[in-house]
Order: sequence, then structure tokens, then C-alpha cells
Amino acid sequence: MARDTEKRRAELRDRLLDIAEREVRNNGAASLRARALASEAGCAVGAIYNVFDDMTGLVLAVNGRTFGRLGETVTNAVAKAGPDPTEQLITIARSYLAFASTDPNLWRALFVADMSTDSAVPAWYLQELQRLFAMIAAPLTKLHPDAPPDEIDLMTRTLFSSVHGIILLGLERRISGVPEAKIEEMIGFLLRRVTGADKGRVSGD
Amino acid sequence: MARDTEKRRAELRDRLLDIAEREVRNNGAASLRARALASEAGCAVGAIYNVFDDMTGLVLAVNGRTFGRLGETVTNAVAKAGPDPTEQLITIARSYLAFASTDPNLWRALFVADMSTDSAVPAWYLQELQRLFAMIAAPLTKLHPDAPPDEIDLMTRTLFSSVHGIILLGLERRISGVPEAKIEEMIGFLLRRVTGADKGRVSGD
DNA sequence: ATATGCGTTGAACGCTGTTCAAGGGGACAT
DNA sequence: ATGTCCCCTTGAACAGCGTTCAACGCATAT
Repeated sequence: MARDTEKRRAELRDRLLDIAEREVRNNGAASLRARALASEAGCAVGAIYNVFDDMTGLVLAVNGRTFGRLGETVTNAVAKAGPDPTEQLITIARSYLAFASTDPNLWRALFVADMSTDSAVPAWYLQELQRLFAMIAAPLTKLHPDAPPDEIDLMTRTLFSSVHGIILLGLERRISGVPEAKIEEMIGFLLRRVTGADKGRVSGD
Repeated sequence: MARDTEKRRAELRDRLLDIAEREVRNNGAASLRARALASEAGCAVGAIYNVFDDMTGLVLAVNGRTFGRLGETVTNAVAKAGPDPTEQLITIARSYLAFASTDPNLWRALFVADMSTDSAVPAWYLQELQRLFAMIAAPLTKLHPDAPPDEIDLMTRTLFSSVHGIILLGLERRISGVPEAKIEEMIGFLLRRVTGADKGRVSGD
């Protein structure tokens, strides 16, 4: 019987996750409703709380999936990239942009700061972030073989945050409404400048 | 009588704005409560809606004040800066960081995307943004006298978004919890690299 | 003094996430 | 086959939210 319940719960968990993911993808994390979710999943509202801590926990679970797919996307992209470190960085940034641009709502949900509660940041979250950072640090180390690790780390965070900011504000229609091609151009410009691959020109490639 | 009510309303508007601003500063825009606000301002909950469209409108009004102070802060900073364009850019970014770091909640409220409704972006918002962009574009034009205006514009947005991203994630404890000095270092590194003021070294100063 | 019009009010509405007493159903003992 | 028990699921109930609007009261005009 114990196993039976376990299975039922696992199935319900998956079903809820699927529905929640679809809702976040289509309408954003803010429009998740407990009642609508339960109704569509064919369970009671209370059942959600047998499987997730609360609605925030559910969004967190969605983020887990999203982060996983993001990691794979970027990993695949850099696997196909050439040997030039600068181009590798651009490839990483480009795949990051493509991911964010394809599913902006899922992507934004990764960064909604409802983790206000202390230490509510799950371990896997920081782990996935490290995975991303490591992929950025690798080409940077090739570019600067003599730089100490903490300087590589600082450059990594700087580049990630910069590209993240460009994408964040670029996708926000209120500020610029820049087309995706323009965002790619901005990223390419920034990265080539920072890595020193382009010392003089103003426009990129 | 008409003048009388007008004055009463203006006073109430100011009082509500003061209280709301304090609340946003201390606890973030998300924790603004209509009832608490009315109770503290000594008015009925409905009175808020005689003076503001809704709660979003109130936050928008707070943002108006905030954006004004931000503009002045940056303006003052660049007025005191030297003639070197790169250092001017760094000064702008530094004052932006100082502002965000002093009142992170007020600063973040500027960018909460509750302007989801179409064309809900007030004119003054875009205007203040243009004011910021113009201050960035000026030193950039000095650095690249021959660049066409739209390339200057693209660089402006790129730099603003990058610095914004660095500050955004830098102040977010969940991702790095980097001390403010480290954030300044990151910004300085990025700007010197992008402007070409620092071509080889890894660490800035 | 009475009537009129308008600004202000706060109880009520519809919505939210979350809880927990009550009911249902499978497993085991008799 | 029946009874007992226990745990899981349920959904009505709760506390709180932003927002509204019929009713109230006050200041002015008659």
C-alpha cells in the first residue's frame, strides 16, 4: 500500500509539473493558480500540498526542469563550437539568448526573487549555475592562461551578468524592444571587445 | 470648494506617496498593502482610488520620484568627473551602482515588469531613461567621433544593460553576494575593456 | 430652515494561497 | 465474510488581498 501511494503521488507530481510548466511558459509564473491547476490535474487543491511545499515550491520544481534544459542547450552548443575561445564565448552567449528568447517566461521564472526566505536557494540551483559558469570559465582560461582562478571567476561572473543584462533589457519591450538580431549584435560586440578579439572597430563581425 | 478639495487631494496624494515610498524602500514594492497604507495615512481605503488609479499607479508614482533622484545623482556625479571619456563612463556606472546599492528596493521597483498592460509605460519613464542614455552617449561619442548615431545608440544600450546586469546579479545574494567593492571592480574591468582603455591586463584598478 | 449636489467612506465582493476536520477505502485480524 | 483500524485524500472554510459603489454627511445655495 505504501508503494502504491508513492506511485500515485509521483504520477500526480509529474502531472502537476507538466501543467504548471505549460502555464508558466504560456502566461508567466505570476499567473499560476492553485485552483485552476487542481481542476486541470483532476485532483483536490489540498492534494497539491501533499506533493509540493507550496506554490513557490512548485515554481521551483519547474525551474529545476528549465535549468536542466538550459544547461543541456548550452552544453550542446559549445560542443559544436570551434576552437577559438572568443567564438566559444559568443556561442555560449548566443545559445543562452536563444533559450531565453524561445521561452522568455520560463527563463524569467528562473530569476524571480521569491527566494526571499533565507537559504531557500536549493542546492541544485547553485549547482546548475556553477555548471554554466564553468562553461564560461573554460574559454576564459584559454585566453588568460596566467590569470589566477579568482580573477577568472570574477571575469566569468562579469561576462555572465553583462550578457544576462543585455538579454533581460533587450527582451523587455518597454525599454527597447530590440529585435533578437540586434541583441546578438550587442552581445558579439561586447564579448569581442572584452576578450580583445576586436580592438578598434565599433561594429561587430 | 473645488479648490479646497483639490488641495485636500494634493495633500493626501503627497502623504500617501511619502508612506508608500518609505514602505517600498524598507520592504520592497511587493509588500505594499492598501489597508495598511490607508490606516497610516488616516484615510479610507477608497480614498486611495480617488487619487491614484490603483496600487500599480501608486508604485509608478514612487518610481517617478525615484527616477528623478537617480537622474540627479548621476548628473551630479558626471558634472564632477574629469575630461577622460572612459573615466566619465566609469563615474556614471559607479554612481548608478551607489544609487542601486543605497536603496535596492526602490531601484528594483523601477524595473518590476508590472507594466504588462500595453502602452502602460508612462511618457516620463521613457524620458528619464533617455536622459540616462544621453549621459552615456556623450562620452561614447567623444571616444568614437566617426561612429554613426545608431551605432552610438547600440553601444549605449549595450553598456547600460551590461552594467545593469552586473549590478542586478551582484546585489542578488542568491547568486554571488559579491561585496560592493567587487562589483565596482567588475564594472571598471568591463568598461575599460570595452572602451579599449585597457587592452591587455586582466585586473583593472 | 430646507434642499441640493458632490466628495468621502468602509462594508462587501471576488479573488488569492493555505489549512485541517471529516470522510473514504484498502489491508489486516478475526 | 465481517469488522476494525489507520492513513490518505478531500474541499469547505479561513485569512488576506485589491477594488468597487451604494450610502452617508457636509458645505453651499436658495
